[in-house]
Amino acid sequence: MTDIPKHYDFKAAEKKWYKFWLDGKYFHADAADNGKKPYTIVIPPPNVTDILHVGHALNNSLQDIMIRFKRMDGHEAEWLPGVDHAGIATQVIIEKQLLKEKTTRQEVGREKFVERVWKWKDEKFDAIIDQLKQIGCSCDWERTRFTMDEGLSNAVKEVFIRLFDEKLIYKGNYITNWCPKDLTSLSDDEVEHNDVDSHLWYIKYKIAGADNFLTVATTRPETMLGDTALAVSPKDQRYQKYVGQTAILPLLDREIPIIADDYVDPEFGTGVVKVTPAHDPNDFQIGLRHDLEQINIMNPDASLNEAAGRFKGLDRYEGRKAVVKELEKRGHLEKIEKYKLSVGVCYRCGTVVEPCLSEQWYVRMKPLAEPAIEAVKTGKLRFHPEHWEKTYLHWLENVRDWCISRQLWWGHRIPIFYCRECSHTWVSKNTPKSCPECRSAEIEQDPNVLDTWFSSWLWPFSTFGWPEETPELKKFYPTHSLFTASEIIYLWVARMVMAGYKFAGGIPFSDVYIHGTVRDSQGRKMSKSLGNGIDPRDIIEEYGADALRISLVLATPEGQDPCISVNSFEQGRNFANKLWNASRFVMMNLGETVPPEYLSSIVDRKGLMQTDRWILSRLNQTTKTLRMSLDAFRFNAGAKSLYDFVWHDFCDWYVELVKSRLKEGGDPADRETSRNVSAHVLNNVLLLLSPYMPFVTEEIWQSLRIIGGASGTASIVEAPYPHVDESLIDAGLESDMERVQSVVNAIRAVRAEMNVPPSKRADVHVRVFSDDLARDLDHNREYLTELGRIDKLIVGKDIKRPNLSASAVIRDCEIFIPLERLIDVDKERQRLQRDLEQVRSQLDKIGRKLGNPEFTGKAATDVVEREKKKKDDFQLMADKLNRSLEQLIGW
RNA sequence: GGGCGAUUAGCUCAGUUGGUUAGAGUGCUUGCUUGACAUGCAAGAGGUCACUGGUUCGAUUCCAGUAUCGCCCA
Repeated sequence: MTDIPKHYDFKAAEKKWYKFWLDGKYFHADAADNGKKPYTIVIPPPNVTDILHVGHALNNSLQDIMIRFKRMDGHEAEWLPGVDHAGIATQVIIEKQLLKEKTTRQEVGREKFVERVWKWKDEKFDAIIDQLKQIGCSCDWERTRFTMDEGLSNAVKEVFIRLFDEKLIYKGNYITNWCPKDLTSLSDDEVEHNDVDSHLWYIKYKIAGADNFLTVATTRPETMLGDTALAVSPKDQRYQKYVGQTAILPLLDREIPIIADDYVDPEFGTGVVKVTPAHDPNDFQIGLRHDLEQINIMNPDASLNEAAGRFKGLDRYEGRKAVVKELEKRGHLEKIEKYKLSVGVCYRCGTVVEPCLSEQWYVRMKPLAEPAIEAVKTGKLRFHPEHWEKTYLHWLENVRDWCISRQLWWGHRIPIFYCRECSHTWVSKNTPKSCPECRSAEIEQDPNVLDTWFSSWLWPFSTFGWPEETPELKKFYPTHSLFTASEIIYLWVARMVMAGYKFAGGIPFSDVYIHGTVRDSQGRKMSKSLGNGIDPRDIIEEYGADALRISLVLATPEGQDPCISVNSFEQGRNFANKLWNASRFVMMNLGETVPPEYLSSIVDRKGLMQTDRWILSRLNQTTKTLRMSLDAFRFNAGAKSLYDFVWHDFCDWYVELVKSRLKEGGDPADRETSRNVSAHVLNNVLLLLSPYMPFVTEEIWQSLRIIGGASGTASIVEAPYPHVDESLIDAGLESDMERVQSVVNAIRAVRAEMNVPPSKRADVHVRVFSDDLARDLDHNREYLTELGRIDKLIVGKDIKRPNLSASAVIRDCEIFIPLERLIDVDKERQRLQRDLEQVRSQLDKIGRKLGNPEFTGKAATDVVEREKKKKDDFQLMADKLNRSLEQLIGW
């Protein structure tokens, strides 16, 4: 057994056990009814745009913890993996590649372009799957899906057709967010808003047939070329006389009406606004109300078109300069003010979005939103942390129609067909040969594709074969929990809930866990442009997958953003190594084989020592905390309780305490007991920890399993998760043990401060104030002797202070360490005085409290009693410290 | 402009029904080849719990306001 290496070799273990798990098909869930309750998670499919970053590592670690826990806890656990085609983002990447090759997608052609994107997809898809495996994810790989799979594409078409038939999908000519770089429309949710420093231009419009002007303030002077009205507030007394008149549009000399509309804010600028219905969503609405002309002045790439007259051909920003210059020249520019405004940019390429008029497909959202709102209000759908439901509800209650068409080539093509002969428009799942109305073969499919989210919102059921009624769908839908980040609550989560109700007969999941965004050590978001990202592959290479997982979870506070640096992962690596070495110790002492029941149960409860009962109590308390934490999605709290138990209870104390009992020549029965208990605790620790750190726990567990006769399940992956044995939890015992620990701590502190070298054993005299402490210390005599480096330990109620000894007073006892010539009287005095001051300040505080009749009268009696007891304890400590100080004078 | 969240040790954070001598990890200082582990052990320094009020016998904890920072929406 001494051949167990001192350091855990994570590289070998990870490779070995992942293969073992795959070979054993441990991650594949059975769709047939096998009596086990299902527990399902569908992965938020990562974008095929790129390999996974550390945020994905966190997201997937959390899912894996949950699914492994449920699997061990007796569920048929299904974690369905997959990848998203990410329409715009992926197309942008390939277009950038083409640009480098000095060509464009238009030149290459649709078919070749799409082929090329598929090639990219294949490469990244494999890399992503491989990364998930490296992280240790226990996904059901046989059910891996891609959003553009045949099955999922079929679901997309089915949904489009159903919505179209129900008139929930319509085509309309509206103001849409247009990205002039990607040449596509964007949904409102794909536009990000940035504050920028800009200007307000004040432009004078001459009143027709008069000599005076109206001045409007605008943030976009170039759009004046498309103005078709001026508007004022109907409540604004200043301008009522102009309503009904017309103004002359500068530069173009077009006559435009002056109208009154409630939208206008009299406080903004001059109170007069220009109206450009084809280039602003609000102006568009005003235009509809007043039946205004819509003049589109831009080409799709945001250059000015013929409607811009002599400015034709200029880019929108060059156009702005030219327009402003011309206005100034002609005396139409009153002034320019500095102004902060928020501009919309494309979430994929960062280009300023141009709102402009175009014909697009929309989904009516209001009817779909109702059940999704109800789901949260009735508690069928829960968010963790809870407060995210506010964000979710706010969006759904103000939901707007969803623009689903994109002018892209990468994605699901809209299943709409047009007849060139008779203009018939129809929807079809298959590609038709001729028009169903006029039989003409002159037909074409809508060239556009659907928004990526139009496939992702079906993910929880399309992945299981919907619309077919498959056994998988029957068993695994609805799923149970969804793990994601807050920024896609609208884009994805809310829409999945809508789709679930609309198409799959109900809610897609009952719990949504929202985790934070991984940031760097300075709190900045990780991004490529900043170069502050952490590649999970580097971490796995240097620290191991378990270290990556546990470190991330330990660093992720509930409901907040974790801040991570590369050395955050040392904590996890060190913890894995600590566990490794504790196991090494236990196994070295177990011998070649032990009875199997050694691991799973305590064979002889009667033979248990106090320390045994203590560690078993702590173990069960930890199990309880952990189970509660996992049930409540409190992964961080669960990890911490385990970490503390393993390191501080088990390693720092129990392992140290048990050493003397394991030595040759002691009581053989007690030796058996201590071996039994340490093996049992270790086995349970491995099981409890396995969801968090699957590799190292499997590695150790397998060795332990062999020692225990190789019975039970073949892998820790499906070993039963430990249950709490309430009968072993004993709070009184735990506090007794804490008292013994505090005696050891006090002895160590005195020794350290008096510079007694660890190699030198010293006598220790303990004057106890109570019989039960005397009893506990006596029971633990051997351990105290070891842990405190004690030569002779004397415990009693009437111990006298030995001459020339250092001392310390803690609650319930007084400790003396005779040091003869070693003692430094000044140092000792300083120490005692410092302790005394601390005790006195506590005493003051409690004294004031108890002296207050309001407190003693109103506070609960047990609180008052506790304070009184505390006061007595501190008083006793103060007296002892004073005595010690007095005695010092004689030295 | 509206909403949500944060502010506790140098740094990152715990602290879930108001009463703890306010904790952990990391960093720092000191001492240790302690029979599992130096990826370790032991001891120590370090905090007016952002600020101002309120409720209360008692507030890091509850309430209101202020400041700073972050996120989302318009």
